[in-house]
Amino acid sequence: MVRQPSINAQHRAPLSTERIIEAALQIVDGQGLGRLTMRRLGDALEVEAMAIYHHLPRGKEQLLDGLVAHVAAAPAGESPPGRWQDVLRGWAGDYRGRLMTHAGVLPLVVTRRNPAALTATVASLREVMRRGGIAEDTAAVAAHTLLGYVIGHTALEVRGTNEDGADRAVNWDARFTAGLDLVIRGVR
Amino acid sequence: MVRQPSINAQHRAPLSTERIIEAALQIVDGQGLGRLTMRRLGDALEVEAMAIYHHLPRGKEQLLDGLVAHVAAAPAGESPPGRWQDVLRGWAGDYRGRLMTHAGVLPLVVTRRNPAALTATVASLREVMRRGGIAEDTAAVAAHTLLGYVIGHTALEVRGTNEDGADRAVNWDARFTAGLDLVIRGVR
DNA sequence: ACCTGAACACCGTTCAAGT
DNA sequence: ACCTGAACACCGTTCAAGT
Repeated sequence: MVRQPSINAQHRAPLSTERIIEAALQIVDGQGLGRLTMRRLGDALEVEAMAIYHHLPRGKEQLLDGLVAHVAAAPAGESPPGRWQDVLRGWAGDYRGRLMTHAGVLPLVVTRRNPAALTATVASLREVMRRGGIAEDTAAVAAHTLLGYVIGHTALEVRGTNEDGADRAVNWDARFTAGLDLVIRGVR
Repeated sequence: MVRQPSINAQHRAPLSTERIIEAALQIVDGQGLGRLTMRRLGDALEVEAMAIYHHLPRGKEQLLDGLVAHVAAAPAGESPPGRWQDVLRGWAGDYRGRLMTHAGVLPLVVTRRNPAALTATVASLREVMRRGGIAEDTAAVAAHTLLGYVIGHTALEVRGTNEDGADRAVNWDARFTAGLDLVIRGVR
């Protein structure tokens, strides 16, 4: 009689860093960051929590770093066509979308130290402007300003910060676009 | 013989919400948000952790809300003199300073839902611009843009997001001021 | 190499009890 | 009214053991 792999091994894919990060993101998106625990993550992967440590030796720290890398790394395209203003507008819209759909990860973007994702994003934004003929110093300032704006404004949006009276609702799409125009208009 | 209050009652002030928030802020500033636990907070206050629940019935949730309220509520002054541009510049510098000195609270500002502190701050910024003769709609957009920028840029600064090459250090003071000018310049 | 099971030192919070 | 002590249901992580 031929040896059979265990029941588990049959009906599930082998564990991998990618599958772990994806499952974690699903928990965060669906239930919130506070409910992401190693034990629950193990359950979702049909594995004991301790098995995760074999793929992420630095444990939960490494898991959270992985979530940030997965969500916050969105360079402004290699060389999309169009005026630099339009390229930046396109990037900002995409980036805001990512942060919104994975809103639970936002606090991590703000918490983790020096994530490579943010460094790469800033560099990418500067490059877009450099190619657009913007002076080096201006581009450096504008890159941080723009990324800061997108992250900060999205944070306000996620929190649902109302207008003062709380009586009228905010049109966040329009608000974001108008603020984005304000920032791009100020680049010089 | 006169009854003496207990040793503890003699050498410590009675517990109060203010004292609790202050002690918590000290732990966060000194050791980081991750080390703020009810038990450690109790130790710092020379009290059992459970005593805190008498003053904050909603427990740790209420404690964290209190920290955000304490750090993020900085209205742009009742009616400081000067051009609206200068008033906003002054507010932004103060606000950035608060967020930097209590950097551990930043993730909470981004996490807690609809904190009254942020709503009040936005309203205050709009009022400054309204008094400066800025149109209502423009002021509404600019208020969210400015607050978003200050929060987001400070988050980048706290994380120490480097320049792409990582070879040259960023002058964050200059960077922040230049970005602030960019935003204010775009208000119209 | 990859995963499990038991164990350790912590958490937040409840509840009854003390003063 | 204000605080304590014990207890409960969780955490992240280690470590030896299994296959």
